[in-house]
Amino acid sequence: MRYKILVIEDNAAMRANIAGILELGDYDVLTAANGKLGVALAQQHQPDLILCDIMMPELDGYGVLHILSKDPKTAVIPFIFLTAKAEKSDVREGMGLGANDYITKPFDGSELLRVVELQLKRQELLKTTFANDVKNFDDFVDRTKQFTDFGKLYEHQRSKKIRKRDFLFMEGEEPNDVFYIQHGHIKTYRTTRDGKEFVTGLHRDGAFIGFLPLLEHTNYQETAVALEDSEVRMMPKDVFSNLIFTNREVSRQFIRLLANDLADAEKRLLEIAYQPVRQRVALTLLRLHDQAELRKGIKRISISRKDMSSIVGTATESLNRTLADFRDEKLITMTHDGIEILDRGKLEGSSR
Amino acid sequence: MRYKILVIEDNAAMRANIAGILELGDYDVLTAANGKLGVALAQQHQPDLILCDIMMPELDGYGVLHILSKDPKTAVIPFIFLTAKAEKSDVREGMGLGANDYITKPFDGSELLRVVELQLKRQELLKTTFANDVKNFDDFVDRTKQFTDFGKLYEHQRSKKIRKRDFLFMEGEEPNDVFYIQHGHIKTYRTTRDGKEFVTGLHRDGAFIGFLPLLEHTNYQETAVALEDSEVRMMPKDVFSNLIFTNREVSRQFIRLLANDLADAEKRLLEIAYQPVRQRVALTLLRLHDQAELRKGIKRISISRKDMSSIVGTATESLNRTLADFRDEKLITMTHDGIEILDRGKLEGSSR
DNA sequence: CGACATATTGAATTTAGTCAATACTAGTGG
DNA sequence: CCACTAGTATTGACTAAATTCAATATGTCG
Repeated sequence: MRYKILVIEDNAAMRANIAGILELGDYDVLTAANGKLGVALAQQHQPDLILCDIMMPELDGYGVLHILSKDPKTAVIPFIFLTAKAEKSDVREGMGLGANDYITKPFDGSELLRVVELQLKRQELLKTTFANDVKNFDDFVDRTKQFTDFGKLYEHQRSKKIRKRDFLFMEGEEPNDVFYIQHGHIKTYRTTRDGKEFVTGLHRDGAFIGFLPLLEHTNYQETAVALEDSEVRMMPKDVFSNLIFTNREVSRQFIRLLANDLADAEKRLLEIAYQPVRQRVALTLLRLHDQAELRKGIKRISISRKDMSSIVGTATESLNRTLADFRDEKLITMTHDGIEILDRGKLEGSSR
Repeated sequence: MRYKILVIEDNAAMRANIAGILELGDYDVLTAANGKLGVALAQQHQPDLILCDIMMPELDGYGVLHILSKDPKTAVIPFIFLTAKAEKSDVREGMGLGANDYITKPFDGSELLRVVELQLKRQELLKTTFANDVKNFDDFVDRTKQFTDFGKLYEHQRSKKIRKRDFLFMEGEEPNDVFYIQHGHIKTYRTTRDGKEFVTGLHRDGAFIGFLPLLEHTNYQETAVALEDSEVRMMPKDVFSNLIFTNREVSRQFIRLLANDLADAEKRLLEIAYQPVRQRVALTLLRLHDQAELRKGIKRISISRKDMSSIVGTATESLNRTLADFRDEKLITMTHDGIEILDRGKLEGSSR
C-alpha cells in the first residue's frame, strides 16, 4: 500500500519542490495552497501524514492542527510542521499542541524523506499496538531490548547471589532497586495478620520483580524469597524510572505488561471468590503446568504443597485431599519429584 | 539549589561562549576540552545536565554518551548534543543512542537557555515521579488534562445516554471505544459459569472504563450496566491509543494508574482468600463509605444487597446476616435509603 | 393498588478449616 | 554410607463457617 501524504504550503515553488521529492520517494501526494483547503482535503481524504507550513495567510499551521485534532478521524494523523529557521523557537510550543515533528527550511530531500518515514513507521507501530501481546516479563524484556540500551543498563550493574531460603526483600522495607532474575526461582508472597502466606507470584529466569512499590511510592507490600539458589541483577530506581518513562516504546510495552497483570489479578479474584476448592486446585494445576511447559518443556509440576496451597488460597490439608481425589480419579499422578497431568480434558472439566 | 552543567567542547572559543551564556543564566558551569576529560568530570561531579559536541578528537560525542550511559550514576543525566548544521542527519541516530535533545550550531543564547531549561524541568518531573500518586480515574483525567488536548478529544465525541438497567457493554463483545462517564453510576461485573456475578467496580462521574480489553487485545471480560440513568462519552480506540502512547506525561500517569489498580487487586485477592466473611464485609463497608464520602461528602452508603454481596464475594444471605450483626452491635445503622457507619473504629477493629 | 423484585430470617446441609497423629524426605554430621 | 533430625506431607476426626433452600416480609414502579 502506498502512503498518502498531504502537503499544506502557500509558497507554490516550495510546494512543488516538496511534492516532487515525495513522489520520488514513492508516496501519493495531495497538495493544498492554504490552511482552509488543507483542512478540507484532510477531512475528505484522510491522508496517512500531513506536512504543514506554519506561516500562512488566513489560516496558519497552528490553526490547521487545532481544527484537525478536534475531529477523531483526523486527530490521529501524524502532523509535521515546516518552519523557517527564524521561527524555530515557536516550534517547541507547536510540538506541545500535538505536532509530531518539525522540519526547518531549508532542508534537503534526504532529511525530508527520513523524517516522513520515521513518523509513518511510528504510526504503523502504534496501529499494531492492539494486535500483539506481551505474555510475560521475558517477552517484555525481549521486546524492549531492541528499543533501548536495556541490556547495557544491566551489564554493569551490581548483581547479587542469594541462596535458597534467603530473602530478596521483605514486606515493609523501602524499595531502592528493581530486580531482574538472572537465573533461579523466586517466590513473592503477602502475609495476613494471622501469619498466613498468600503467594502472589513465582518468578523464574528473566523476570522482573519489585517495581510495583516504586510506581506506587509505597514500601514493599510483599516478601520475596529464593526457592533455590539464584542470581539477581539490580537496577537503581532512578534508572528504572528513566527507562520506563523516557522511552516511548518501553512505556508502551510496560503499560501492556501492567494491563496483563491486572487482567490476571481480576480473573484470579473471580475464581477465588466463587469457585470451590476443587475447581481452584484444578485451575492452579493447569496454570502451573502451562507455565512449566512454556518455559522449558517440562511436564512435571514441582512445587511444595504449602506454596501451592497458598496460591490456591486454602489450607494445605484441603489441597492435599483434593490432589488425592484427582489421583484416585486418574486425572494426575504424583511422584516424589512432582505432579504430572494425565487427563487434561477432565481436569479442565472440573473447573468449568 | 543551582544546577550544575557540564560543557564538553574542543573549540576553546565556543566553549567559553557557551559557559558565559550559562553563567548568565545562573548555572554552575564545568568545562572539558575533550571527551576523555568530560567523562572524568561527569563521573566525578555528577552534573545535572551535559552539553556535548559531537565532533571531537580522541573520544567523540557518541563515545562520551556511550560510556556515561553504562554507569548508572551518570546514565540518568540529561544529555544534549551540540552539532554543526552539516552533521544534522547524524543526530537523529544520536537521539536513538539516548541523547535527550540536540542544538545545532550556530545558535543564539536564548535558544540554548530554553533547551537547557526544558531538559532540566523534564528531569525534575521525572524525579518527582515517585513522589506523587494517582488515586483514581478522576485524578488521572485531571492530571492529564493539563498535558494534552484531553478535553478537546472528548468535546466533539459522540455521547450516549443510557437508562437504568441498560447495558453499556457485555462480556464477550468486541471493544471499539473507551467510555468516559459524564454523569451517572455504572457497575461492572464478571459472571461465573454458574451465573454468579462478581462486581469488579462501581464507577461514577468522571470515571474511565472499558480500556483494559483494548490494551490486552481481547474482547470484554466484563459487563457494564447502568445503575441509574447515565450519560457517557465515547472515545474511539485509535484516539485512545494515540493519547495514551504518544504523550509522555500521559503514558506516565497511565502507568501509575494501572499500577494502582493492580496493587488494589492484589490486596483484595489476599483479603478474599483468607478473611472470613465478617471481616470482608467490614472492609467493603469502609471502602464504599470512603468512596462515597470522597466523591460528594455523602456519609450514607446506598447499594443493593445483591451488588454488595457480589463485591464481598459471598451469598446475599450471608452478607445480610453479617450486616444485621453489625447493626445489633451498634456499629452501623440501616435505613431504607442506605447504611451509615456509627463506629468506624470498631468496624476497623473487626477487619484486623 | 397489585405484581414483581428485593430483603430478611430460619433450618438444614455442605464445605473447608483446625487440630492431632503418623509417615515421609532431604540434608547433616559422624 | 548411614542414622538422625527437622521440616514436609498425608490422613483422620471434629468443628466452625458459610452456602443453599425455603418461607416470609418489605419495597418499588407502573
